[in-house]
Amino acid sequence: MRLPEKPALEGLEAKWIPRWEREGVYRFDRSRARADVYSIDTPPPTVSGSLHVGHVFSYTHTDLIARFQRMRGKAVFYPMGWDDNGLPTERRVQNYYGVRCDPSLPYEPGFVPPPAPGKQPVSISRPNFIELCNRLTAEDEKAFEQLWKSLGLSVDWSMTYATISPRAQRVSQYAFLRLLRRGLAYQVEAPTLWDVDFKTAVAQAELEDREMPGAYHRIRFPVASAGTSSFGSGHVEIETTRPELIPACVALVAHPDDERYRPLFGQDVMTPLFGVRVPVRAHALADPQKGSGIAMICTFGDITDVTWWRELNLPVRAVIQTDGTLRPLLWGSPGWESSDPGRAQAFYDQLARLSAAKARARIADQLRDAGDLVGEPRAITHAVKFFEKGDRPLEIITSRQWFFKTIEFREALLARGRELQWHPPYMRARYENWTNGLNGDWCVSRQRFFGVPFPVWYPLSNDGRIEYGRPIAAREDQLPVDPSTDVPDGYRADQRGASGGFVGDPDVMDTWATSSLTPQIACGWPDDEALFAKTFPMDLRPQAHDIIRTWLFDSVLRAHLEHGSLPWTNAAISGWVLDPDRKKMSKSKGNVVTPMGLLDEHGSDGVRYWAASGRPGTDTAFDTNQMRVGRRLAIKLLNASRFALASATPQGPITAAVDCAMLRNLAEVVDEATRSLDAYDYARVLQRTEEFFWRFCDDYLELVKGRRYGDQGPEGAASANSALAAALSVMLRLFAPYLPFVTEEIWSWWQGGSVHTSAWPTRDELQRLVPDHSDRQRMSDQQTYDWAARVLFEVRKQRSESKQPLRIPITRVTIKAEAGTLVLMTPVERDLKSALRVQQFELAQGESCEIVVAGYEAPPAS
RNA sequence: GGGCGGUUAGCUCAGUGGUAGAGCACCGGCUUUACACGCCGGCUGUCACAGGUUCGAAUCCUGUACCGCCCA
Repeated sequence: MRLPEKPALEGLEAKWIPRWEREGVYRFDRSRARADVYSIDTPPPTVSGSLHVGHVFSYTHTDLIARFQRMRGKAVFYPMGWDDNGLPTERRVQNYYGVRCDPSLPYEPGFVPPPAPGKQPVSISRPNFIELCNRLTAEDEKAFEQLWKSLGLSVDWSMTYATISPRAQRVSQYAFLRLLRRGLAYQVEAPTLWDVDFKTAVAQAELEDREMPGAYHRIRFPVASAGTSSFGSGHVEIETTRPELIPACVALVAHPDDERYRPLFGQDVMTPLFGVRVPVRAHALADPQKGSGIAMICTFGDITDVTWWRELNLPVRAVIQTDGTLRPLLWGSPGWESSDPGRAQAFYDQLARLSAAKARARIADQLRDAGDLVGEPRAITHAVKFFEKGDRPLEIITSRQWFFKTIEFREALLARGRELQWHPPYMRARYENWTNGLNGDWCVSRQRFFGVPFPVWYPLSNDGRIEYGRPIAAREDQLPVDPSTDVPDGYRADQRGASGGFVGDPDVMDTWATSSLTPQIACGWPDDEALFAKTFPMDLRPQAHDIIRTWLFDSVLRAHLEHGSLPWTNAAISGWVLDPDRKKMSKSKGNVVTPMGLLDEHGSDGVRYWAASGRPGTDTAFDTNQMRVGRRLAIKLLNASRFALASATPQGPITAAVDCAMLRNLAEVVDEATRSLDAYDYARVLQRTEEFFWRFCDDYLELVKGRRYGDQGPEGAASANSALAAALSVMLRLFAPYLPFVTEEIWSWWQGGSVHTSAWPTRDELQRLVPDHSDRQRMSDQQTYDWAARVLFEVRKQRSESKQPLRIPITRVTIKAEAGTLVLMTPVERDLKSALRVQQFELAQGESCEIVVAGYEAPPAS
């Protein structure tokens, strides 16, 4: 045994990380049976962002479980992935290199980006752009891996995957083609949520509401039906926040029971300015309380418009184009009939090519001038739908998009949610909320560049039309394909874009369409059947609660559709890290702390200690103080271990009452720890283990100090030494998942192998060391221990109150107690004398219990 | 508007019906051969509020307020 003179935490990370790697401590053993495997679907972090303290927090939680399962004898399948697919990478590459992707440009071999981004972005081809994406993500991934290793994640780094890698693309395309074949993936021209800046479709899952200022415009629509109308003044007033969509108006709508508007149902009105004849319809979604109770339906102003349009079979009259401006129109042409096309054109020409916001202001003036605006616009604040990464309100634009069928599986997906074990259980409500609130299938196509392309082409008819109805799917053995450069079977490259030839599908998939397959990607589907059989369905999906509606839901959907099962049996949902003002830490708020500095300052074990104190699902305050506490715990472990091991011999039977009691108490801790970790309650285990350890140091170590140095003979020392060694071994293993560096360091002083592959402690291994298991003996040992602790406390307190230095011996302590208590003194009297520097205990029988320090030795004259 | 979670010491949090807890902070004392990155001791509470159930409620029930999140 080699004990360091002055043990320290510094340098432990640098010492152990390479050694674990070299010795393959965290390597997955794929020869083991399925029952012995524990597989984890680690969240692939977005490499283009930066890792922040929230990542450190939640990934630590996963590592705690991984390490526990490994010590319980499981072959832990714990790969890391990188999510480099999608918009965040595109944006980072644009900013980092000062470039812009223009898919119409040809590939430029050997392109070198400008050394620093210029004022104007350089336009480059899609392949050049993707090269830059790959180059930058490769660098990011190295930095991420370094951080994860510093934190001590017990990941098997030989299994790392990336969501844009050829393999992930292959899996993603393969899964897509299988859904396509079964009719579960389909494309259709339909109203789609659209971000006008990114110029891409987005999914319901990517929406967020933002409170925005707006204004209700009260607008007059003349009733058109001549003669039959008995409606008051001959016109009806609606209220809208989007008057610029009046040219897109296809109907007015009111609630069927609304007496005010009932006479109008079935009649027509004329739109102001444009003179378009539109019907007044009834629909239950019209809210009589909102505005004037009658609304205009435009194609499309919001999601409700889409519902009305669909259910009332209304025509499409779209004016917003993909860049968010109003498109030029010829009034009087088919679909744009007007009672006065010239007048309509004159108004509209002032609106065309304006953004929606500018057109709104312009049309308000036009309405006012024309006398169709009633009063002035009334300012309000209302919820507006945004793409979560977007800067301007979403529009709804009709376009051709790919969808995955979702809605018809709602009940089955709810059942999957009940089948899944949630930690904490109440998080299931989030999933059910979301699933019940779905209002359409999942739109999976995106008009972006750095993503997984759809593996399909379309024939071009002889007159040059794209035949969307006859997609040409890639062969499975070709995957992954890029239809913009690869050529489908039966065609030549020079037929691309030519009449009678073909074109590739220009879109890429939603990143979640790939990320929802991380279990399949990580577990080797469909190529490595043996691995897949051993790891899927996986045991654990750890993730944060904000992506239950996306990552978790989508993954459940994909596994349900493809495998008819859950992707995993447990979902552990971690909370967020809050700053001291209880706000979520985020980059935009400028309150993010970089993790590497934290690890350096407080030590990886210290940071992990803080993270581990956050219970599953619970938001946790960022607290460097807790990191310091963790660091102190690690130092205490070093020192206490050094003491426990400093005089390891003699060893022998454990006979002393306090030794037995201490080991039995530790056995209880082990039992509880195992139960709690099985239930994913890692925070409680740390708390209990720490509590035990601290009392062990304060009371037990002090009590046995003299005895283990031999002041009660070799048998007493042997009992103490053996108990110390056993307790230390067990405590190190209990702490190992939490404090992997310091526990490994101490383990290496006296044990072979890694503590992280040692066996999780059991009650039995401790109880075997205690000779007598009778209840009587157990109770008597425990009472003895409790009594000793009480005497320690009372005497220390009196010494402290009389401000006596510890080096001054106490001459006499008088103890008055009942006879049953006094007998407890016998087995611990000599331990106490030594620990407290008491020369004599004077025992007397009495009813109440009193422990009194009667005197101190005179301090030596100085 | 619907749902979920929270509200306990100055701070961060444990505590599932039986005398209110821990750590940090604060105050006092102590260099004790494991540890001054330490040790010993002390102080600190209307358990958000109002009702109810119970012999007994921080804990169970009902309602209210506030904070956070999810959804509409």
